Amino acid sequence: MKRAEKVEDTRRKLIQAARRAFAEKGYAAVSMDDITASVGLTRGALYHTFGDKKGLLQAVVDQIDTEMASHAHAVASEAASLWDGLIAEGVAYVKMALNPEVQRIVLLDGPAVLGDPSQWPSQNNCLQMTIRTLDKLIEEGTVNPVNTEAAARLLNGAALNAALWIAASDTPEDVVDKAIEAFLWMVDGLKITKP
Amino acid sequence: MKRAEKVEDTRRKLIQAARRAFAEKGYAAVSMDDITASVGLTRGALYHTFGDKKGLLQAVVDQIDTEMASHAHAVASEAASLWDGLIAEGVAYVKMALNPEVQRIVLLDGPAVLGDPSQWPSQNNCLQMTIRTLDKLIEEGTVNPVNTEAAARLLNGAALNAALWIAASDTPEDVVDKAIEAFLWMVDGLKITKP
DNA sequence: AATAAATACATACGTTTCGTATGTAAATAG
DNA sequence: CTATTTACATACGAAACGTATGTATTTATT
Repeated sequence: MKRAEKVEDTRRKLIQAARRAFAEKGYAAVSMDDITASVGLTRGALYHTFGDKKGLLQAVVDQIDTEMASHAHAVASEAASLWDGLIAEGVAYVKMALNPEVQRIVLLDGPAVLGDPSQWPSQNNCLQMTIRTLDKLIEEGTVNPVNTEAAARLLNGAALNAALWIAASDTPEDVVDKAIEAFLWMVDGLKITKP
Repeated sequence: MKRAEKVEDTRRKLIQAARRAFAEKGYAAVSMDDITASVGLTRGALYHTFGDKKGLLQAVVDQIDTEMASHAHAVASEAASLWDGLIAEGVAYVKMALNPEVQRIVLLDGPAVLGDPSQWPSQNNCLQMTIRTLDKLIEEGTVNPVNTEAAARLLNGAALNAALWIAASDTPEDVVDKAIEAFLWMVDGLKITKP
């Protein structure tokens, strides 16, 4: 195994172990020793690769968040129209909150430890995508001429809060449907002509 | 000073000091020694009164949450109609979320440390009030028969994200207007469609 | 090819901070 | 007036974080 591969391997193993541990116990309750020991390393490797504990969480969050953005993009691009894509994206985002990893790491510990999620690289991509979609929808006359950045941020916020609600619920499956229904009504408010 | 008064005084001082420290540095970065020392006490008082560090955060969160509910109630009750009250409440919520104390303590550290916000003793009286308002609006035929808890959570989420956006902005005043306009459009989606 | 330098970790250490266990003075109860 | 409870302070032990240092293995240089 070449050096670069070995380094990448170490990185992968640590992120994977951390991802599991953070999801299960929460960021604060996990020690670096536990993580490194579980993959046959020591804290030396961790501090060398990620700088500090926050750096490790950042790496884990980036990975999950990128997966989420990728999935949302895939879902949106399969939709029949721009409008359907916007909705599908929001719905997909809400549904992803059913994943315990997403709940604990991205929605709870992430914001508390790393700060405002809208400043995260992948979240920004998601927001930019929503903004561009809204711009096009206004151009084609589907949506009212509202400030698109504002609307995009509110939509993302609504979806995020729905996700948090689901994450905290005892019966996530039931809650998802209610959240999606309400989300659809609110998105509908942006539309020019109501059905 | 009587005994009961002195106890209450200790409690007040500790909560106040913790509130300031948590808001400024974040829950994890604040030590119990700092808090107690700043008001001339030791950790003994803290553990005796609040049990542990989480208990102290819980007390602080309860206090802030109660204040928020009180303020939101006052604002909503001044509105001319239920519908206007709902909107005024949303706007008030945005403004309250501009408060760094609210952002850091109630919205970030609170959920991460104390878990499911909907199971907090006081959680979100604000939310409960929004739910009741929506129930009444559906009853009077102003709003579509949507699940009110879902709608309330999405509205609050949208308002919160708007607040975070505004707080991070260089020109908050400009951004407020855009955010409120987009918020109004989205709330409008809940309204009964008129043929 | 030999040596210098950088890399990728491991190991050891000091510091901080939490929670608990114990001590104590003052207030209240009996 | 004594006994007990309360409301703290003090002392102690245990994690866990970050840093400083050590070391073997690559990579670069001449």
